[in-house]
Amino acid sequence: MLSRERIVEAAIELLDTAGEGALTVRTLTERLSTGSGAIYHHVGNRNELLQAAIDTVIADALAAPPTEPAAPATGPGAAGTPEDEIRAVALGLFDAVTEHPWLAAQLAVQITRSPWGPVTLRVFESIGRPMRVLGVPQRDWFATTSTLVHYILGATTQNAQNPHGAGDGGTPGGGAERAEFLDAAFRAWQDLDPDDYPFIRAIADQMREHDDRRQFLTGIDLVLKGIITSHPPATRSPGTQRVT
Amino acid sequence: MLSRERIVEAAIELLDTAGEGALTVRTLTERLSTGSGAIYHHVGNRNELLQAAIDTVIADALAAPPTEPAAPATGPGAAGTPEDEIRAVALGLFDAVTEHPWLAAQLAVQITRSPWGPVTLRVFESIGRPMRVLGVPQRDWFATTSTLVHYILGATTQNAQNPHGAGDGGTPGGGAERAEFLDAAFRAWQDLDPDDYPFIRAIADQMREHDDRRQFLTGIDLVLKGIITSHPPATRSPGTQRVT
DNA sequence: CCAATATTGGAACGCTACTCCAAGTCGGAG
DNA sequence: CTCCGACTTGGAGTAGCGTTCCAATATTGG
Repeated sequence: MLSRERIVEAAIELLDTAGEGALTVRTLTERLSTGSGAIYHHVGNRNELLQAAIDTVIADALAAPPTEPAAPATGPGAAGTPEDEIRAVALGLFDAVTEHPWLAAQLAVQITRSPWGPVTLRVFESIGRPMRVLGVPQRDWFATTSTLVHYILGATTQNAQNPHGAGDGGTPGGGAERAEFLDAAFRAWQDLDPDDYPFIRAIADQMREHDDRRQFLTGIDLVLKGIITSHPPATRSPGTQRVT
Repeated sequence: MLSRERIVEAAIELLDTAGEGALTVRTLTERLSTGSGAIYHHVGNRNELLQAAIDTVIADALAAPPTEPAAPATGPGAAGTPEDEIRAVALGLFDAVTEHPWLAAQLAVQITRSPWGPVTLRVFESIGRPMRVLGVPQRDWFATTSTLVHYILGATTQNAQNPHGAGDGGTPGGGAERAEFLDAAFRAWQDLDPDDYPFIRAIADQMREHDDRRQFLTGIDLVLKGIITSHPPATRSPGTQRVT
């Protein structure tokens, strides 16, 4: 028996194993040993299928603990400080994109197509919830959450394709590929025109000891710092408080 | 005489007037009154053409003043404080995406495909240059600039498709479409399940008086605040200064 | 048991990016 | 001026894509 769920599941599997361009109706019919008509009876559209796949993966990522934890939390997303919870949600998304590389591009496209679709809504809610207990006045909830979400989505979609170091404590052999990638980037940056790209050349060496995941967390902390500094917990909505 | 430049130019025009899906080889041959072979002789690839179009638009946006200014600057990008210069670059990108709506999706896709392609490089350089005079120690240039760039690209790609208020002082009629869009979003948010989306519902009313461009600037200032707070200008690289 | 409905598989359609090639154009050498 | 090699052009052709349509088959309710 075919069902929408089974089709979406097969689509995710296909995307994970064979990459972005492998999700065609024909390969799906072969994988599920059926015809195109059957698939279109349940799904209606290739884009709809993609959106369903994205939504499924994102929902899973937001529901599960960020990294399979050695520390058993007292409940789903029950971290201590609101900052920790925000970091957890962000890392959940980051790791989801790392695990499903196709997600980066598809996520980006879907977001531009419908910026307030289910995906953005979910992320917004997950980030905004801890924002309420950060001491930010309600009037600024939208602005601060929006900034954080924009950063998170921008960073995750951009960091996806890079080879990462072996994250799950696996063989350090993956680090070699990673080092190769970083070295290639480093050399390319050094060969740039010094007049056009002085800054890039000045920081090219920092490229080599660069860890995407750590950088991602550093960025989160930077934005959080800005939010907290602009809205200190003691502040009780003092008239017109400018961010600058 | 056909040339790569002419083809890229025609492609941009086509994308601007007819949208994302209108850029086909066929429409290009008709527009340029030639054959497909001629085009492929100069461009080689549809993706290459798209990348060239993106790079052209981005380069123009970064070279020109952010908004056609009433205040003649003393030179290209010669704003006062480094913060102002960063804001100017960011606004230039934002306005470019607003002017070329197709840019949002294509930019996002290209960035995920090659995260350190010419586009990211250009933006990185333009943002990083003023970063050097912000008082951030060189060791943290990469991290801070990276955060800012991620936010900027994330925010611009996400804000693009929304109808904006008439930006160029045109008829306020565009504002009606905008208000309609905001009202629709507001109503959709209010109909959400209060148990699943309490935060979204709590800030739904802020959606109505929301200005994408102002929000974008607020986000920039928030990130800048975090950067400056974490790296106060007086600080002279005091040992191991953590961002947290 | 049968009729109405839901589901299935696959043939067919229009569209796409891209390849290939014969014809045309151009520019410098003799 | 002529001729030849290289560059350029336009279009026919190919393979693959998403999607539609429909006859055949299962499933369900009366």
